[in-house]
Amino acid sequence: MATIRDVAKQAKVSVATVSRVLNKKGYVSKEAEEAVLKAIKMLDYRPNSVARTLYNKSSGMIGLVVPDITNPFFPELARAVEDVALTYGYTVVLCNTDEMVEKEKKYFEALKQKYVDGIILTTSSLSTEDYDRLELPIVALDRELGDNIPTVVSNNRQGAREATEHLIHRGCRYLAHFRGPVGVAPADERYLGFKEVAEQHEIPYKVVNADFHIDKAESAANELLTNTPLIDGVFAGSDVTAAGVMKAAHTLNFSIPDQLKVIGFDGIPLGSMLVPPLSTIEQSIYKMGALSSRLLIKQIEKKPIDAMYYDLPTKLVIRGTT
Amino acid sequence: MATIRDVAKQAKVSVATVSRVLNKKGYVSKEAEEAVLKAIKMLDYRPNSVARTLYNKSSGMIGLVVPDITNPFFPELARAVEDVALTYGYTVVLCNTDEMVEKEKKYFEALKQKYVDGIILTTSSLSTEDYDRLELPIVALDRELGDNIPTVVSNNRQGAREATEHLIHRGCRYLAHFRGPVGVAPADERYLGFKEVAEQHEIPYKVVNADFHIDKAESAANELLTNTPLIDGVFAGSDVTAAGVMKAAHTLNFSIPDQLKVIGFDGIPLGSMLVPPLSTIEQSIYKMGALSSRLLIKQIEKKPIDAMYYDLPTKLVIRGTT
DNA sequence: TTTTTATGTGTAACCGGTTACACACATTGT
DNA sequence: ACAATGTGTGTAACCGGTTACACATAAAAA
Repeated sequence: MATIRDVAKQAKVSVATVSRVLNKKGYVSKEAEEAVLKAIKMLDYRPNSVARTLYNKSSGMIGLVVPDITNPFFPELARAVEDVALTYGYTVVLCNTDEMVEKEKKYFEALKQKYVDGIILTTSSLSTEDYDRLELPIVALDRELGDNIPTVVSNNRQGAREATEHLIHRGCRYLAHFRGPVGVAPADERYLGFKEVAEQHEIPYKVVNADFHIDKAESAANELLTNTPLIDGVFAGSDVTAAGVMKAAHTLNFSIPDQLKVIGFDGIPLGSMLVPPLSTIEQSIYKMGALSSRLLIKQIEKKPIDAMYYDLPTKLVIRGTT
Repeated sequence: MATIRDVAKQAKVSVATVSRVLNKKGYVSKEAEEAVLKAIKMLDYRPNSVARTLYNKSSGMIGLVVPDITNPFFPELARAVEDVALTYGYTVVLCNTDEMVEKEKKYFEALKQKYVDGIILTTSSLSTEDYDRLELPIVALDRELGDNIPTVVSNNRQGAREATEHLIHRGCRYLAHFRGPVGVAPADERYLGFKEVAEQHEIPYKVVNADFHIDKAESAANELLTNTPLIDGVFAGSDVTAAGVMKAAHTLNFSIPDQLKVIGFDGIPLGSMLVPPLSTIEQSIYKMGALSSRLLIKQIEKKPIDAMYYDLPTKLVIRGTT
């Protein structure tokens, strides 16, 4: 691998001149530039980005921290982040934390030492100060980490309201909500939106915890639907949860949507693959990821960002289950 | 951020001694070691991994190149790769290529310049020489890149045979195969396995291309099932493809499994969420990813590897669609 | 006693870039 | 004619580690 010194020698100029040509910075004469370009081509020279990183303290990498890429909500997010990163010349380091404090800390350590330029976070096991102490550009995606950290979320509360309204409009008179993990903001918001609307319409309801997990949702639904067969409408906290509910309904011989209506949340591809296809509150997942990535890069490049808080609208998608 | 020179000064030793303590290499007296350790703690010093990388030409990163993380086969693979990488102290750079030569080349360039220690490839748009020319440890995962590159695949041919046998045992007398993209080895292998068994049993069959894509599968199935309603068994090239076929069957009012039996391939979580749950040929996806990661790291660390070709068995999982 | 060998430490070069600074020369302004 | 400014280039320090090599001392071997 040729170095900048090889190029300088070959072009009969100094390394400074080569560097100036490479970075289009400072004065370089036409002749010198041509000689350098020729030498570069001749030696098939490519600047070593590690050496650059060392001096510039900037690696052109961004960290993407997710709880678990296996959760079908995250691949699309990751894809969006990566697509945008690529067009701006950044690469993405993937970190699965399983929401474990230890792993998250370990990754932060590693990322910082590698001079990553910024981090997109979809987890929040650490405290706000921990994030501040990192002294790195950060974007909070699908989580809220504090006022001084740019944030991209869906309007979970409003989406949940729409879902619940929809069930009621469709004639449901006894609702259930299979909520996500307590303490995880989007799950809490969806719960609150559901509660608001149900109470406003004076509709009786049950709430059970399903942790956004299909098996948990299925067993919880089995139990709930057996004990409370009057339930005729379910707002699942996520599409995966909804799939679990539908499985249970199927084994209990509840017909969907006649006897039981189900609506999910997320809008992941899974929903449209189910039979009947799942009605859901669609989040603009790709858009969230792309926006976060752009926000992070703007921060990194010290460009102004328009807002600190992006609250993307959700969309009611009516399919077969309602 | 403290540097090694700060530590040296604080501990009243030379940088060489500090480095020796850090790397547990060479002779260091008890007293010196203690002084260094104390200084490190005092200054909260962490060695800069970029500087290390520059000298050692090794970054502790591995590249994971996938066509599209959004394809439900890959998240689990990525997760496995990352889990193993983490335990060995490596980080993973995620690269989506969409099977596009240009992107793949661009990434290789970038990865090499960042001194990644190796690459796991699940794509193969480039030629064998291109990979050789990289001069980097490589593992081929779910693809075959050449004899001198360690390879981890499922036994696709055998799995396809089992799937087809299973359909026939279940009484199917007119089969269809919705194959994946031509030229992609796993898809070709599955097709060949299917063909072998169908012909051996003298069962008539149709083959259509579905590119592992749900919408393509659905429209192809719509057409095929309308024109050839005698078909009573479908071997889909992937679970996603199977989901498409099932959707089409549903709209055409083919009852599954009575009128039409369907079996997929992959064993992704989606399968068990469908109604009826999808019979499939399960690959050990996580195991494949973990094994690849371990193989790559062994190569990187110049440890011997047991075999160049790992052919993992598949497993017939009988669920509701057959 | 003298020579080896093991132990311990520091200096400075090196990895491969970037850039501050010094310097030379050509224009332009007054 | 002389200063001020613009253009072009090279040397060497710097980013923050690692390590070859030189050197010193102590213990073991001859």
